[in-house]
Amino acid sequence: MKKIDILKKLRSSKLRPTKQRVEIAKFLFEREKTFHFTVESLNKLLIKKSTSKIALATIYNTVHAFKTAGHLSEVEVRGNKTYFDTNVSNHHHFYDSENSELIDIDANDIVIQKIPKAPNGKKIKNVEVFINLKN
Amino acid sequence: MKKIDILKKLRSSKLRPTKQRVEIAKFLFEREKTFHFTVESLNKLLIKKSTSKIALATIYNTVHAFKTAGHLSEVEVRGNKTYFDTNVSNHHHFYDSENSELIDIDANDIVIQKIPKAPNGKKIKNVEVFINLKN
DNA sequence: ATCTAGTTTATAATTGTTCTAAAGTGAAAA
DNA sequence: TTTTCACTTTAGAACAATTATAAACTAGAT
Repeated sequence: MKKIDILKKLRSSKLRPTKQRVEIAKFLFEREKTFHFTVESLNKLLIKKSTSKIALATIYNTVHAFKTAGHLSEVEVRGNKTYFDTNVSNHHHFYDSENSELIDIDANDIVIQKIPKAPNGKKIKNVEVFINLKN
Repeated sequence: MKKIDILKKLRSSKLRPTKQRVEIAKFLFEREKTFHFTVESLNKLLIKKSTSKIALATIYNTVHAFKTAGHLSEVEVRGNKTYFDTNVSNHHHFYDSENSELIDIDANDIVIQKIPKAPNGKKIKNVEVFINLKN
């Protein structure tokens, strides 16, 4: 992903490309594989990577703006922390509770044959499959 | 469910049948349908039901003991609160984010045709399907 | 009835997240 | 350019969910 795309992501998230935001965006989106993180883990990684510490509040704000703009998705994980995913396409997850690790599963790798209809006046927004792992 | 079963649930959870625990257990398990709750909602309902307030810490302790003993299951829901379910059989959920309501789906009502194999040395513990609803 | 380990309770501590308000900054206008 | 101002960053406060603490209490064995 090139720098111009980073700026596009920021602009489409209604975020001015400040130093901090560009740094966060590059860290999140300039990678080959999808990236799963919590705000806490992202903060630690950013501290390790660059010398200048970015305020936690800035990370929360930026991550939420990306999420609202559809550049990040939130993953359902048991527990109190919120997990995010740079893969925003429709897909599923393995969850390895041993080391709290999420692994993407391509939407095509799970086929659901039978599904119940939505209750009274509701519609199905999306279906998420979560495969818990053990050793 | 009879009182004897309540005592059994407490005993199998390694909990002495104190007044508070019996009250919580009866509230949770003496019902026809499965019950979904957070500790906060359970606390409010218990306050409404009985005159004597049970300390939050006691509710947390008791709920966790039941969960550890397998009498309650924890449900994955986005967000910061922890949801519990009196249905401990293998099953799935609808989630209506409009009113934060969980609805059980019987395991037989969802059939998965194709599923990926677990990664490197891991095994599949269980599969949870989550169907998000909209209006 | 007495004793003791287990329990309840109010409150403090901790953790994850959001809010606030003051100081700082990008970029449009002059 | 320089000025200007709405948008940003930041540290710290506030908040919410959960867990820990320690003193008072209690179930159940003796």
